[in-house]
Amino acid sequence: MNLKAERGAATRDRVLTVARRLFAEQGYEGTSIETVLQETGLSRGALYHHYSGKDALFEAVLEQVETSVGVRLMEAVKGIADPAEALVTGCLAWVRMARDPATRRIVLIDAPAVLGWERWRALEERHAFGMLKAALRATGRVPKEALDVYAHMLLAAINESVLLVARGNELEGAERAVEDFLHRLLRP
Amino acid sequence: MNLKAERGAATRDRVLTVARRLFAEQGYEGTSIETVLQETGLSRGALYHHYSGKDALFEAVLEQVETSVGVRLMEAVKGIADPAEALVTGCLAWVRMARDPATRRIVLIDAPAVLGWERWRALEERHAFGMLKAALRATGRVPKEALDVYAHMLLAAINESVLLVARGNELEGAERAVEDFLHRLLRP
DNA sequence: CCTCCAAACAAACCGACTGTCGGTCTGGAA
DNA sequence: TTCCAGACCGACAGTCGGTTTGTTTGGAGG
Repeated sequence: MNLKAERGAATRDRVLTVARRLFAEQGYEGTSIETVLQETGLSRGALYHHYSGKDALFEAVLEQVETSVGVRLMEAVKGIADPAEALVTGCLAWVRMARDPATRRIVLIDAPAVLGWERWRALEERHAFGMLKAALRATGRVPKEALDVYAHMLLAAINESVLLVARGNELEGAERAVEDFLHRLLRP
Repeated sequence: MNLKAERGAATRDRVLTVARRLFAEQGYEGTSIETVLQETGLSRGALYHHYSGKDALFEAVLEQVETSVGVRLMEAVKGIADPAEALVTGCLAWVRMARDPATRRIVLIDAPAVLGWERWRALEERHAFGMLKAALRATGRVPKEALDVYAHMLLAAINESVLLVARGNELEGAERAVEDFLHRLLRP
């Protein structure tokens, strides 16, 4: 049962790669399953055998993107002892990562609308948001009953600055603003 | 040319009311033009005569909601002299307003995905975001070159807290968090 | 080696949906 | 009275997401 499993995995991977590109370029609504089929050379039945629907396919793509972001984020902060510094470094790393239009469009724009806020948050909790919350807790600068709200607001603010950068504003300005924003919030 | 113009305006209004309810209840994707036609009793041709497409209809609905929010926001802060206090009061008013699920779904969840970030921002600039930026400028607590980024991040953070409240967390906690968040940011 | 099941894929098909197009009706200007 | 533009109609084309039915094939069990 090896050849078959591998073939299946390879197919899923092919679909994921194509779908990721299309979702990034044209958004969720703008990409049709039809196009995914054309570009992968797959049949309808094959695709629906692996993914139960368009939204499930999107979720799989999102999961892949978030995982990749998480890995790179861990690399960026590893070795930093001071929690506050790690938090700032991590946030700035995310800002730089999200210059990739694919990440922006999929993670920040379409995900909440496609999955609904609940499912979106549940997924985020397992990835970037979970890491942010842990980092914020480690700084000890925020009362623990407000930790959740703070983490949410902070991530939202940072994500917004990412989208702002994408609009054309220069990256450095936004980076400085994010840093300043964080410092203001984390002052004792 | 009065009766005709009035009839047209009345029709647009009827469509807008129905569409607003449907978009709020089922989201953009979950709402079909078909249903709008059924519930308004209008014909396809008539609707497409007034609105060029589904997204244009959504934009019109969004415009209406934002305008209504803007008006109520102005009322909430009128008579408050201190800029910082007006800012806080306005933000809290918005938090309370956005308890309405229709507002949340349309303005915060679907709008960016449907219109795209650019068109969404342009529209927001003419409404709540414009007001927030002006209020923030008036406080004089933020260097003017960082004003735009700050305003964006701030609004995003507040909007996020609104969605958090909607998830079930009690309102008062979020209100306190927003207030605290603002005070931390606006400290000299 | 043969049998047989389940995973992988194919293709016809379905209902629902969006947007278009030619055409009708009518208020009101000329 | 004529005539046009705006309001409205409804059939239709094309697309899309998803289902169903059928075919191939790897590999586990006898």
